[in-house]
Amino acid sequence: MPSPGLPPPAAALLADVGALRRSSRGGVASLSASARALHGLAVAAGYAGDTFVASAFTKLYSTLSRGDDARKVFDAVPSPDTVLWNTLLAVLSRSEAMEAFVRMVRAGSAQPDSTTLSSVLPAAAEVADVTMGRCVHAFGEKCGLAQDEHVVTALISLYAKCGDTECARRLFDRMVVPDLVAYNALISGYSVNGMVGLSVELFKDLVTLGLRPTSSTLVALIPVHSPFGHEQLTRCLHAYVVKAGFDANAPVLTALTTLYCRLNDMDSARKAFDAMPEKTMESWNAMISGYAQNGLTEKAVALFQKMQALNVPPNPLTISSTLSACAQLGALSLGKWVHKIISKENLELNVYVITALIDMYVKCGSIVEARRIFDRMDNKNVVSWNVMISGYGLHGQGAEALKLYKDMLDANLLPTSSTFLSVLYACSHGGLVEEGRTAFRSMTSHYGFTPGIEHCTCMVDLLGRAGRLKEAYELISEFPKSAIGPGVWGALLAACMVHKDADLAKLASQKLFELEPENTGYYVLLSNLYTSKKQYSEAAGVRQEAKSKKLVKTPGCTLIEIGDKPHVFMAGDRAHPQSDAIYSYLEKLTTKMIEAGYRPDTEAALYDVEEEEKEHMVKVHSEKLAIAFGLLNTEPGTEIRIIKNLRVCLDCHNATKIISKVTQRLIVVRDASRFHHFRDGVCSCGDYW
DNA sequence: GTAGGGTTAG
Repeated sequence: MPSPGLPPPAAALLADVGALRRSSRGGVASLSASARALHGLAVAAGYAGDTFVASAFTKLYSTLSRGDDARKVFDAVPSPDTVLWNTLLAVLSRSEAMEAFVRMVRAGSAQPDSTTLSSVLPAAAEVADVTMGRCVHAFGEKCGLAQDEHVVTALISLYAKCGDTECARRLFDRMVVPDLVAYNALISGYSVNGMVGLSVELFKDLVTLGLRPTSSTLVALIPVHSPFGHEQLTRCLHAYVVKAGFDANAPVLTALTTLYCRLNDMDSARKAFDAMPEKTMESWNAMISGYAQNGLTEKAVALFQKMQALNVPPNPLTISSTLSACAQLGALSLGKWVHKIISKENLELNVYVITALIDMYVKCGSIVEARRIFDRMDNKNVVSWNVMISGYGLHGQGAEALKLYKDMLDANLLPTSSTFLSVLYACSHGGLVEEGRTAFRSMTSHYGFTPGIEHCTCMVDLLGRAGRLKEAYELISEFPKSAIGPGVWGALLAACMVHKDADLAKLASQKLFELEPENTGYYVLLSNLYTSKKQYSEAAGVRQEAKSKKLVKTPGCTLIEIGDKPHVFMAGDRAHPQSDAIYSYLEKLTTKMIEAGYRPDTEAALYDVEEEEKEHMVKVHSEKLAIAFGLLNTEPGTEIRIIKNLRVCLDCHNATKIISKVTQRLIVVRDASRFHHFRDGVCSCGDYW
């Protein structure tokens, strides 16, 4: 209810805001226009500085996923009161809320109350900042607010989330009569820490006491944070959910959807999702991000399209997840479409969304567009920098990556271990050996990180590519034991293959066959190496061994988009309607290519171990088909973009270089590990991939 | 006009 002292127009305004908010349940972004109009009226009527009106609008904008607008409303109030501060704190996330709390205490004009602490503590809990949490706890003790039921519950949750379940339990046991919410907090605390037995026990206590579990109780019980090893419990819980009549409850089914996604059981996840008659924003987001994180990118995009078709407006989180799917898919036209939706729906461009956009443009081949967005971004965080640095690495622009890394340090940002991975990767793919060594050293000695598997793999790759095989081999012995595995030996083997060192290759393979007997790739590499050294019987032996293990090679395929339509080609594919035209064009093209100096390289055929040799001579790799199709169906001068699921082979790499020359086209190829930009007979990777 | 427990992101 509006406050009694407020003049009638303001009271009416607050009523309108309330009505708008109630109608917006589920986060209806299209309502933000009405919200803005109403807010405009309020400002025009002179209420911009009124704490009651500001509080209502702050909350309204937050409901509409417009954190930026909510903050602006707050900033327009010269002397915010306690309630307005509290509203802001509830809107802000994580570190922002904690910073704002510090500002509030420093400003001293409005006294924090129990509501204030109940808003700040969850923020500290979310980032598991136990130090900050303890400070707030001490502050509460000093002000006599620490006995408040809401505050105690928030503290229970905080300590539990920070891993101190014993402290949480002590607080719980000290409560005179813990209510349902306090139970829920501790149940969730145990669950988050994987102490599923204790959380189930507490749940039983609660039922015995005659408290009625709510959807929040069940959500707390669902072990989304430690799903593995709890498949049995998951089934029991699901059965209980049905029995207790929560089988259409959105929060509960959303949590189950999430849990199944984490268990990689996508069919069950989808069933839980479909069982919700009324889906919330969270339900859609859980399913879409679940698909995206499990690599089911087409399904993620399809679900987003369904959401669009049903006129359910997305929020920033939906967009981030969908963009992540587009990035993995490499589908630029889809990514651009999502980009347009952001403007159409007038969604908040928060740091997640912009970073996801940059990542999408990078992975869909538009490094220039990615950089444009990055430069215009004024709220960059470490992840934004990491994404851009790794983008340059992916596109083989090592020097640019290093320059950006330096800018990042100059901007006083602390690099994370992902930053170093991006830098090392960029050095490796750019042939920057000394720079890579320096970065690796500073990572451990200056920044105190323990190198992970990925970092070590990158270093072996870096030295190995540069032909410093012995150094690479010696470096392995300096790595932490936890990092020495198939990744590191695989990198060494690949380098041995490039530089044709059969002895070291044999050593690396031996390790690999022990570590990963199921992986075909290593057999392929070794066999290929023997062949290139004309050690045919050794090569045959390795291939025989691979065959006897019935190892299956992932079939290669290439995607190309013409207009908005994707076309996928497999090796030797004749399924495409334009197949005849493609093959005859390819024949003509090959003649021209040979005139320009192209020599077909059949060594590449030996990659396909499990196939009959003669088949390879006939088969055409999928990237050649896709390029020919692209050339046939686009105007001269248009650039061609293709995406291959495996790494591009040597022959196709050579062929593409020549094609870019004889046709005068820019050809951008995304393979399994990086981008190649072919222009006028030269590839951006410098034949160094 | 505000708050404690739960699900979603780069």
